[in-house]
Amino acid sequence: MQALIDRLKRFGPLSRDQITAMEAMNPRRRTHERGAVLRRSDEASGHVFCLVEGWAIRCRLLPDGQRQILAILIPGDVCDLQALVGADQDHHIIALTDLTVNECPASEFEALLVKQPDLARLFLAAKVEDEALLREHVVRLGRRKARERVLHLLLEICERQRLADTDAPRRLAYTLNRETLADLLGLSPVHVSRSLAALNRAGVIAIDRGCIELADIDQAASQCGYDGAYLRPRAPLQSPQLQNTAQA
Amino acid sequence: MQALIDRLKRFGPLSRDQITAMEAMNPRRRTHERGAVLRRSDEASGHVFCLVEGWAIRCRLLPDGQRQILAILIPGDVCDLQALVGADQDHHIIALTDLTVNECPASEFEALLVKQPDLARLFLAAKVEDEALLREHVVRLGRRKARERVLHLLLEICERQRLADTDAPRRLAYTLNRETLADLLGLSPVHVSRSLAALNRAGVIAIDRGCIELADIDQAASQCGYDGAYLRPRAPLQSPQLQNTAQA
DNA sequence: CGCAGACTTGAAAATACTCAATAAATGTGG
DNA sequence: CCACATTTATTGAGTATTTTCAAGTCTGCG
Repeated sequence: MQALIDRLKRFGPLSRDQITAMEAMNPRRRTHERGAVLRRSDEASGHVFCLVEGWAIRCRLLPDGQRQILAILIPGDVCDLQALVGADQDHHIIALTDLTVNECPASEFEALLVKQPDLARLFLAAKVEDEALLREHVVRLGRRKARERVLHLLLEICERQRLADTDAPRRLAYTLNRETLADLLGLSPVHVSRSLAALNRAGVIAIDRGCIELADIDQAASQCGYDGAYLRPRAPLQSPQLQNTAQA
Repeated sequence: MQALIDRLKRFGPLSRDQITAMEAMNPRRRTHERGAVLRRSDEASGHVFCLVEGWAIRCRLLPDGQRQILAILIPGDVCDLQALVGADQDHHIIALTDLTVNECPASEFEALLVKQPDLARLFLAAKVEDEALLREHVVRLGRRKARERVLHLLLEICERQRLADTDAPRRLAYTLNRETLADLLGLSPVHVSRSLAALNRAGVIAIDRGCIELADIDQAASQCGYDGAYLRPRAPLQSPQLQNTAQA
């Protein structure tokens, strides 16, 4: 649960009671193998889970066999909060690597929200952040060309990793192979490969045995118009304060 | 406020108290001219508003002058719920037509949430729906080609209109000109024009003096793989029920 | 009518895709 | 440790899609 607490803390202060209530929850630690389907789009998701180790993706599979990846989930990410709201999933969640997650029945989360209603505002904030990531994804797909898309995505992932873990490397190991990148970026694997090769020749990234490293972050950011502001919420929530004033 | 109440009702039952509390709010009716900027990305949004009449867009402007439209806002849509959470906007909101909105200071909304904490769950549900729309937008941009994108978007808008207003026409008037469609779909206006012309020739849509009408919805849906399930949340919230059982 | 703005059409260029062949890395069994 | 199979990545050539630029056309309107 610590990961979830840390995530919510980014959006505003947590009261002692709230933390206690969350720690009282009893998540089950589970592991999944690479490629495992954590959630099928056609099944109601009875659980909320949080990534502890490894990466996963949200993706949509089209009838013609194409795949579009909607988001990457990295350690610290919380998933399936929509279960709180009874909404169905319209997409799959699949392990990109071997995976460790903490899993909680949605009912336990609902009970938590009843006891600590103010937490809903923090969950809302988490959703708002997810939305910002999605919006950026839309812009990337709609208005950038291949090489920019690749760079922009690499920078985003890099920054997300460092937000969750300050000394994360700037290296993106085999987790993201060409096909995964292609399905993220709306390109073909071949064209991803070519774009990466071009960026490599230009010295913006360094490729070593398929492993990608951002060589020059500033240059990379300027070449693709990357601005990570959308990852850094500036105005944190002030829920406890409000509670005192407005309740009176 | 009725529009907001109607919107939230789609996600679950509202108690009498909740409705009363919302009706007690005192929104200000405002009008904006076509092209007006309702919200700049660099300003904190101190208001939550709800569209009464007319259309608007959320959009991002890129440094090189390109524009990507992130969402269309139609009557009944509620906007800037993120203000509740203190998050900054990373995009603009612009009136596509002359516009009438109901506007409320965010502080009044926050007070509402303090008095009726369970409402936060419904707002969360509204956000979840917004996210579903964004996800669909990602798939459209990433894995469909021009003609499919156009059709898919037209179908989505058509269905959204009918969800908010049962006898809305299947006609998309001048509101969506070629440039707007292009910025929505990540295409050039010229190519949108060509795609529309092709769909027109194929008899899927009917164009009359720039005004687009869906001629055959079923055929259109099958041609672009449209499935509007993501617009129809199947499992409504059960918050009042929970309140009784879990609180004990 | 004549103008302004938006739409359409054509031709050339850029971008990205497919297919197929090669190369590199990984894994397996001897 | 090496041969071999398997998977993944790269490269080349041809094709498809989309963009750009530029010249027309239509529409609404004073």
